[in-house]
Amino acid sequence: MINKTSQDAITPLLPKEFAHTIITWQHQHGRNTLPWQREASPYHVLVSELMLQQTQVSTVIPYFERWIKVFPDLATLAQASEDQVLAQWQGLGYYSRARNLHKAAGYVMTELNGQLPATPESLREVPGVGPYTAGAITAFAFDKPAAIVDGNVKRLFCRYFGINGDPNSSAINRQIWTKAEEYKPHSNSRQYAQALLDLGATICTPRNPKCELCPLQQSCNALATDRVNLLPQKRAKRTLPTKDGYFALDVNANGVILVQRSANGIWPRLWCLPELSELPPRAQVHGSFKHVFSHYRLNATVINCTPSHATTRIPLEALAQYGLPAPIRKYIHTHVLEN
DNA sequence: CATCCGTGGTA
DNA sequence: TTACCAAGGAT
Repeated sequence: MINKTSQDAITPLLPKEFAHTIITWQHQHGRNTLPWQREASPYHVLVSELMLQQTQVSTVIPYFERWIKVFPDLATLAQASEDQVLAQWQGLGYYSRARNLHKAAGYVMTELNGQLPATPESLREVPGVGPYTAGAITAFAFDKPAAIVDGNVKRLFCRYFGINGDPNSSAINRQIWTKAEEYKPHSNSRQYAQALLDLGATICTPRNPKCELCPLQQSCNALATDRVNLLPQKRAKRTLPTKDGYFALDVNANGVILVQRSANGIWPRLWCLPELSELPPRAQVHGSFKHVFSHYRLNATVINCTPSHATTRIPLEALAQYGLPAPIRKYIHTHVLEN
């Protein structure tokens, strides 16, 4: 007789049992009314998956709804301008995703006759589609078997199989992908993939996981060995460096001067207040703001001045049509428009 | 393989 | 306030 409290007694379910268990759970407790599930077309799935990279569902939903209205299909997106694309993406972050999605539309239209491929290998050729997204599109758009490993699956599998070690290391990462391949079912691929993500997002959460509600609680290694809070292994925390930034503000009745940033660095190709390399002497400070990126903090000072290479003055009413970085847009709204 | 790339929510 | 982190990918 199996003693579930003994550390070496826990055996994971076989793949077929595992899939059946979480698919049954998903049917009752999973998320089944997300906007990109209404019509799980390849295009809708592509858009949603690119938007969802490192971004929470609740944040993506309004962006997805607007995006589909403005760019209802691949052909429309492929014909849009980069500025139109960035204007729709503004505020969502990780802006290379927007340009990748734009490139993807052009690639599929010109190279693939407008049809997204249905295998992870072919999908990997699409700009912005990596190992996770290739599997996700295969499962969600085509309901075909594919391994998916994202943050949810890493956490779920590390706990369920009791995997020690840094999940970001190549060795552990390979181990998790191998499990994902081994456990993917031959049918119900879409619902299985959704079940994995739903379990990770709503039950097997990073903090305060709801193990008492988990359909896998009887065979979870971490739960049986009281290591739910120890797995997956946390990565070493890093303190973010702080950088100073100086931005030029030149606003009058005709609008505000903005420049389009380069394709490299932060906020690529977005429209921004001209950035100064240093604080000019006798600068007239208009205001300041702080902003936190994923890899550094920005202490920004806004200077009243006319930039030497002034380019484009944009009417304030037209700002919505340009892609602006979130903190720049906020600053203009709170410190310029309200005066 | 490590770093770069946003933003907002939450404890 | 601080720190963590989310349907990762490109280089």
